[in-house]
Amino acid sequence: MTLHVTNTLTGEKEPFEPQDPENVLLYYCGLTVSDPPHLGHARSWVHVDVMHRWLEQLGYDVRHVENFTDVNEKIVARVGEDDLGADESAVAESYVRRTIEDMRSLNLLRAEVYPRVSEHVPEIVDLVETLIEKGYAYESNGSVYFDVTSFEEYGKLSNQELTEIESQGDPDERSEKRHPADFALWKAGGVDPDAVEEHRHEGVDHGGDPPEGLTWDSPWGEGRPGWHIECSAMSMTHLGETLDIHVGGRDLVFPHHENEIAQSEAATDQQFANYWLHCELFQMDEEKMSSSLGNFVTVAEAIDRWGANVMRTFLTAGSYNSQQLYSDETIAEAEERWDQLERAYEAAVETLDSPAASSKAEDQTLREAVADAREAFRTAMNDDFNTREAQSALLSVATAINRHLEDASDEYDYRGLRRAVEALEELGGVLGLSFDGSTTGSAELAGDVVELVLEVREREREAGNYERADELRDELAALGIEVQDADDGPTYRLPDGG
RNA sequence: GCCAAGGUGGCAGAGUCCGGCCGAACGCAGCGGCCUGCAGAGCCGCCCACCGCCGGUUCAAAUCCGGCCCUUGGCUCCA
Repeated sequence: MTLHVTNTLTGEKEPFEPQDPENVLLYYCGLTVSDPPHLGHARSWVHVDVMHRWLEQLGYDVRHVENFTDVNEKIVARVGEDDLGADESAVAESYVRRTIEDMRSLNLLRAEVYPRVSEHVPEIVDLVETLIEKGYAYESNGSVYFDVTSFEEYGKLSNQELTEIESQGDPDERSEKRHPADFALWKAGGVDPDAVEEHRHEGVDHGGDPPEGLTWDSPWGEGRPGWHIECSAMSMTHLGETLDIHVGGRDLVFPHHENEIAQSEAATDQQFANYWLHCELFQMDEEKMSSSLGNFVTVAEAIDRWGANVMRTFLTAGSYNSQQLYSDETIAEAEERWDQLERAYEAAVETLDSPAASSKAEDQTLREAVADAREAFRTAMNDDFNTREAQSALLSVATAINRHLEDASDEYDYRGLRRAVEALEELGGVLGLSFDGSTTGSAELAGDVVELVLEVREREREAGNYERADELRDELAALGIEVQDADDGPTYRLPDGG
């Protein structure tokens, strides 16, 4: 089976065919850098990353672009907070830096480009001019609006008729518009002080008047780009007029993505994106996770607490396009699955490193299980990136390894185990899981110390002082160090997070 | 109100596009056994699902059609 994806544009699962059989143009609607990224963002990132990795696995060259929106009232609202920066662009850059650090700590592949709105104003102005020239946009009081009635297919992504689309919004702004659903391509003047005020954190003293934000000269006077136009301008600049895949959060379907389609296709007369993929959102106990609600766990906190592998296991525990429950229990389950993978991996590697592994035994059951798992993984990923099924294939490799180690006594199937380990590394790698990254300097030292304690404990055990031995084990457990006794001596695992 | 996506075991979550292999995957929790000084891990086995409700199509439906109920997201900044 070849790769199939669910396309929001058609509402159907379709075979994936890029324009160029060797390249995939992938654009992801990135974030507005006005707050630290939270796990909701991470969920989308990880799924986009897995798509990227799988497409590469299928042999495509992936040209992957993710934007940063660095022009926004919310960013201006942070000016003067802590040490974020003295103006809009400084605040934005400081969040961009943090965001990229978070992405790296989540083991995300780098995008080819991370364009910023502030660096693309000339392209945005050009695009707006084109739209005016072609009769799709009009100027009003120094602002420019897209005329939704001029674009016949408006509403095709979100499946709405124009007559159904209500517009609330600022009444002043509305009076400048011909149709209530018209949206701003260019906004006259500087930042909106009310909007800045609205997004300020409570209890933070910014002192004095709201700071100025960035503005640019344009044919319509001083102003700033509208929200939607940036993605069109940036994706066209870096990837051309027609994208293969455009990914974003489900909450962006309307109006953002709808507007992107309208302005892009009106300007180029070309299809803007062939496949629209939308990541579903976390479902909290009561509410979704959102910056504006403040009920988020930041990516940095999550990594600190659980580590990248557990997080990635958790974030891929559901399909990208179905909602996922966020709770302590669901994270704990993901942690358990990751632990199982890691334990099996380590047990296999340890066996491979031991002299016993030189035996020539063959375990067909093991080998078949690994081959089946690879096939199942491939089928799962090709079926609209079904990461949960893919995890299940991975777990079946772990089970096969454990079974073999259990059954084989000393006659290990060296090549079979080798293949199993490779499968875990390769397939796990597609999900961005990493089996070898946990030995930082401090972890190594910690390991030496733990081994010392275990030696002491072994002597206690040999002397029959089990009470003392159990105490030591419990104390290590309290530090998050898991000790397991076996025939050939104890093994241990340090807590995740490194 | 309108648009969209969902409702599957105690939990979580695949399967629904292309009806039968689904007597429903994987994981967690629970139960029994092996192993073990004990514990954990691991292995083997088991328990728990008439797949939201009602009706229809069919030899056959979790999967198709119709109606209803409920949940979530969007319609306003949002991954």
